[in-house]
Amino acid sequence: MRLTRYFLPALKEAPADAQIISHQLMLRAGMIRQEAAGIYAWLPLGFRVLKKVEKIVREEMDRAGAVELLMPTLQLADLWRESGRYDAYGPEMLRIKDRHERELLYGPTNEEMITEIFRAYVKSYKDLPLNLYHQQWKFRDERRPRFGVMRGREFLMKDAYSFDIDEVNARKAYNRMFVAYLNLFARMGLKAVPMRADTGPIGGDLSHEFIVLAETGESQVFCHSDLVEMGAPGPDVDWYGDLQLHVDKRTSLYAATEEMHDAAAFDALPEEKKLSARGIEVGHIFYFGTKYSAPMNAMVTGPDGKQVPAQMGSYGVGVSRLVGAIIEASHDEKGVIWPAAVAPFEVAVVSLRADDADVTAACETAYGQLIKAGVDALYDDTPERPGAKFSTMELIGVPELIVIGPKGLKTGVVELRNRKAGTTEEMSLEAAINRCLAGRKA
RNA sequence: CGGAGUAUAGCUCAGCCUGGUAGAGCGCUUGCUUCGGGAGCAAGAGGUCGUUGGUUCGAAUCCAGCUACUCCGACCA
Repeated sequence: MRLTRYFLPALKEAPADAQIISHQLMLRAGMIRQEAAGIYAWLPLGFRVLKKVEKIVREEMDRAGAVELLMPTLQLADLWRESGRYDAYGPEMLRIKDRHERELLYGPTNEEMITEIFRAYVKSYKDLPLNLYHQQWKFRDERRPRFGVMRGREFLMKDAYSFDIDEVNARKAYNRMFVAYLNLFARMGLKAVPMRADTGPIGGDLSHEFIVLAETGESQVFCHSDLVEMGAPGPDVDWYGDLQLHVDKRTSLYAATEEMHDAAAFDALPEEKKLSARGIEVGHIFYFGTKYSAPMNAMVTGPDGKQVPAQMGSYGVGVSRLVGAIIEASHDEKGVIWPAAVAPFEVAVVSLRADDADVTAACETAYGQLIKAGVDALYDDTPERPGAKFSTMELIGVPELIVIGPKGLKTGVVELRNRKAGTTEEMSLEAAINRCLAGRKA
């Protein structure tokens, strides 16, 4: 993308409304624009990041055996009356009437609808296990939206729903999502720690929140510090075999949010392993058995010929929230430091003198080769001054810069700058291009 | 939903207390000079001061209603 043809309304000053760093940086970098309280337009740069997060979520869900579909944003109130939640949900639910006075709602979640779809088609245990998911905009009329996309009213969420014949298999489905989440957040450069969450009326141990540690986190969390650096199992696990060890490895160490905190258990940890910090919830997985399948009559026939309500779980990821969470976890005083996997652009070619023919020729070479290789490259071909360009590139957090100016070209070198490391290296144009291409595969 | 605020140029804000017909910086346009860390000079464009009503000879300024937004708290992917 040539910057002269792009739409990047970056701001020098942060609008006064923004309180936390991710909100400020998203506004300053021209990623989002607030259209109403808790409702944002995603400008081109922000949209690129959102799409990359969405893509990683999709790839990891697919890998774990979930199947993508797309359910509508609007739902019929009658569907929610089947589960009893139409009256139970309260004013957070946005209720709408169409021209025929039919009651609709803008979906805050999709348990009812997915159960309705499931029951319409699936009748036998032979069709299980099944995990259906989508990534769709939700609306919850929060009393007090804040923190930009971290706590918006309209938000993009990945929600998956598992269906199994019994609890044993439901636990396996839960474990698949547990492991998929570890991989998914790790790919985005996040250290997300699974923590015991409230299981509500079902009870048991099958609900976890995935928490990213960040100073500006919304809630206080407590955990064994080993969990933070434990890493992810990776894609090569035996998805339909035994994942329990991966889950046990993490759930055996203490980790809880404030609501679930057990001070005595935490105090029992070795002093140097006690970690008390702020956290951002980026995912939540939940087993809820027959809470929806029973009242909504989503029955499957087992091998014994008996009909039982499906055992269900749901698995959410705050996709739009993740964009903010990643920034909270990765920034400095100059701007965002994107992990490469979610960076809006992987490399930027920065022309220091747009009116210099040699500089332009070198830039075109670099940009052309990067684009040809499928790299998301940005070419700053504007006539701005170098200082302004560097500031903008640092603000929007491009991981690698190839800086090309007349002085360097005279001695046959360009600069390769790494945003995260803060390093600048001089090398030939070809070497810089190759480094960017090579760094990608790693 | 309780409490507290804010609303003036694209952004950050001043002006309001003590009414007299709107300003600064940044950004934007044009020109010249600049050009390796958010340049300098010059000339410009841009605002029915959130909205409705009231007081007044006169309202950005005082009063009331409404709307939107923000902050603190309680609640949430």
